[in-house]
Amino acid sequence: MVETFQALRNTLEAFTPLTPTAWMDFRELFHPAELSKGDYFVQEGDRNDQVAFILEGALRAYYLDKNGTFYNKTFFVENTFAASLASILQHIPSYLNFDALLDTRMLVANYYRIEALFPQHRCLETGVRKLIEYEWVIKKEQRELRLVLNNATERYLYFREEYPGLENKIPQYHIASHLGITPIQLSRIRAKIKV
Amino acid sequence: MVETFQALRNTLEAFTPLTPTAWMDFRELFHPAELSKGDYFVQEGDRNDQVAFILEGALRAYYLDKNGTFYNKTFFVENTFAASLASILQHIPSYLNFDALLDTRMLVANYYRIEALFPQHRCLETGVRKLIEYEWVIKKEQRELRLVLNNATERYLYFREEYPGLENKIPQYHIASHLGITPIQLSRIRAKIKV
DNA sequence: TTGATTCGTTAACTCATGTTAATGCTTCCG
DNA sequence: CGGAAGCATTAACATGAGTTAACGAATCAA
Repeated sequence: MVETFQALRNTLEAFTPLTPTAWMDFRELFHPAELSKGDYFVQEGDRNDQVAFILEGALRAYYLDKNGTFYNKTFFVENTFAASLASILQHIPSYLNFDALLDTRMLVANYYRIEALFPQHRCLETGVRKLIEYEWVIKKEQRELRLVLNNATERYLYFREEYPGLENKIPQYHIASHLGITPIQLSRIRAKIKV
Repeated sequence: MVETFQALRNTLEAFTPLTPTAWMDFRELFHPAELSKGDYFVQEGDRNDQVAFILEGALRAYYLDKNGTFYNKTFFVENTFAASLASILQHIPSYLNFDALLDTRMLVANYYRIEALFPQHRCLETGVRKLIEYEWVIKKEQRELRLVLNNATERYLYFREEYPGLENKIPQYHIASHLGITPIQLSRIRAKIKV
């Protein structure tokens, strides 16, 4: 169990070192949870203030439009945090769905209880803020640029770098949706690259 | 001059009402400034902590890649705020350029001086936070969805709703860049729609 | 006024992508 | 075992979009 929490600690401390007491208080907020493939973590319209640190498996955040077409906005893999952050920070229902792409083990905590530790533990606020800025703000900007400036082939190659190994664990159509193309076109791109 | 500041007040109070003293303190931070067409407001690599409220004219924020191609990320028109917000909030140099698309009159203030008023004026913090969440977070999410889910024609039609009148004031190639297509393709789309 | 520049449009061609449909390969379940 | 469902691939066709080049209108400066 110790090494379970170690991954969580390493991920956060990649942004800033934590004092021993900050880490202990932080760690106390998390408890193990599991999702089977297909289970929801957050459903559209929900207020789910949980933050999940993924130990094993993967989640996706997807948007569903009126026609029933879905768009896989983000994948969450091992050693990353999944949360409906826009919903949590703005105190509004989530417009995204989150579900498990694979059987998933994770550590979950309530975001507001984490936030409540900030006054006592400056390092925690710094670490969490930096993590959010990096994972959420900066990555989102970069993604917008890729969507406009890169073609589908380049976006696919980037996907393979961003989520190594994930390609072989989930259906191709989930990847195509993330890239903004049809599964047919992704299949053509893959055929072309293999040559 | 009174009515000059009135537009600023109306824009912020659209998010939350301000107390008279909050408004007075806030207003004191702003001073008039002008840019001629083509002038820079922020250049890549700069740390510019200014927030500009646009009274007349328009700015753009654009990204320049290694090949010299530019991407017009955002247009800022009358009665909106322009700032290199990611840069300001993260205390890092801007990776975007901001320049004037038209001769522009605006009111500018230092963001940190605005932030410094938050402890004394809760309403100000609320208003500014809501404004940022709406203009920056929510709109950005919506833009990502449009880039993936809508084709260029739909994005063009949306552009005309989002920035009414701007189409006739700036070169078409700026619009094409914002839509992620070439000016030639935009011209074809325009020709098709006019039928 | 003249010449140069900038910009929008159009044409012709190529390549990328969507759509529809067929095929084959799994996997799962009865 | 056999059938059904889900999925990736491929083909054929239509549409979207990039590239290059030519043209013409508007603007600007000499």
